[in-house]
Amino acid sequence: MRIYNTLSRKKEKFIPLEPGKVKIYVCGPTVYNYFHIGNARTFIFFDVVRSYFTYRNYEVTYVQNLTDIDDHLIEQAIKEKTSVPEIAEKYIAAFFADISQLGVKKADHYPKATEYIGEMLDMIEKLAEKGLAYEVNGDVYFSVDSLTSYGRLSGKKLEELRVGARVEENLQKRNPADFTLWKKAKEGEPRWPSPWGEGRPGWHTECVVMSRKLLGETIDIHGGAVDLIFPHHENELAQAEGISAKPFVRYWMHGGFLNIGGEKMSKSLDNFFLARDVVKKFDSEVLRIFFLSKHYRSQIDYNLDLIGESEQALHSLYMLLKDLDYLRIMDKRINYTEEVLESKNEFLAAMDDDFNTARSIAVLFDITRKARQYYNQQNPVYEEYLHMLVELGQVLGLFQNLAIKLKTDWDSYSNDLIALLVKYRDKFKEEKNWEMADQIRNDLRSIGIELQDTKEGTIWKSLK
RNA sequence: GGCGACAUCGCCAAGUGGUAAGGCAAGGGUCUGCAAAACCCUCAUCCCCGGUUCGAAUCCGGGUGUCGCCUCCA
Repeated sequence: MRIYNTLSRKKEKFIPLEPGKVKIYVCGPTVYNYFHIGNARTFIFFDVVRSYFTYRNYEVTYVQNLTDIDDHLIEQAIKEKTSVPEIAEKYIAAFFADISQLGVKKADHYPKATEYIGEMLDMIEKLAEKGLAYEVNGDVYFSVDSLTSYGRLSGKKLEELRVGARVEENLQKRNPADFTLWKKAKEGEPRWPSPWGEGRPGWHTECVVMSRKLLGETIDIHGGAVDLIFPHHENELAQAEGISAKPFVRYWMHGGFLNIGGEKMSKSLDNFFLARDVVKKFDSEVLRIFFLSKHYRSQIDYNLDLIGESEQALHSLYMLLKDLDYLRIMDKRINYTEEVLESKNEFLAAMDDDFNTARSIAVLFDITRKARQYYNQQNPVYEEYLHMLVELGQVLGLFQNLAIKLKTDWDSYSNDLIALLVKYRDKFKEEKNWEMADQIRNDLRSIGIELQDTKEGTIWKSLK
């Protein structure tokens, strides 16, 4: 397997720290709001990463954090006239509900920032002891000048950051690029005691602490979208390197944005659609096809017409499974022949190459065509292809709850069908075609449905 | 201003030196009383200019255009 590593800007051979095991940490949501469909793209992609490693027989430990204390939560609590913990609780529940709707499987751990305050303080103290952090008026900052390697993940040079047009003005900081490790509490804000007075942790500390605690000092993959490279991941790396000589992350993976109208979708630009709303309009698997049809590091434009195309594409996959009656052979044990395994190998090759899902989906469609051809030729190899299609599709998170989806739910039609017959009978009655009207009533009775003409119209009862 | 990414059929999108995957749409056909659905078939030389090479969408240089990061943000 090869994975593009943001740190080296190259695809690198994937070698896990421990053979057969993969430790993945993906930055999760700050729970002050519902997440949008752009966030969902990242969650879905890493769901596939995890799923693929599992398929390749790796033992995966997947951690995603929940940031439940920061400025946004405090603001939102004021806006909603409630407390920070209640905001956190509300949007954590919403987060889980939404990822479930998206068909994203749960991570192994969801550490919350507020549960690791003690560990964060320990780390900040260690950084201070090493001269990498300093306190001013109850705030503690990380001193970027103390670390020569600062900027290597994002490819930034400190001098450039200094002259950059948009560096925040803060006279307390020795260097404007210094970032907050501990923030002094203002009146009425949530607070924890610390050696520097009451306050709360800065954002970048939690991920280092929780990652090290749950996965160890060195993890295999740390993920997120590109906007996290700087400053968030750069700052995480700085702290981790300040604390330990061991490498923090072996492979940094960053996904591209979901754009809208050619522009990045973001909460601050107010041009976003909430995932929970989008998933009401489109099946979660349609969204998967839509996202995975393009490489994860590319930008994707959110466009309803394009999602409609994905809907068509997914539909054709399901039509194949229905037409060729996959349900009938679902439980059949299959020994794949060489030819079918070749398709699998193509799929694996695509995924092994930095998770090229666009290519792996193309393999799915190739399989579809072959299955159909063999079926038309009445060659039983089609059964193998069908099984392979489902097996590989499920690695991408497609074909969830297949048995239910493929089964025709006649119950849901019965009311409508009887209503339809009643309507036709009414039409005949209107035309005084009593023969046809009576025949409908008699035929229905013969299959156990009795029509009764009342003042309110025709009702029906089951005789069974 | 600094740094980076991208530009492939009508649309979306793979392909990183050996002669252009796949999806959607479109056209033709099969089926049908007519349709719909489904199925089969067809459909690109890769933004521009120059260079390297036996050979480039793929490498190098120069344009043009789009986007991102440098600020909280997946």
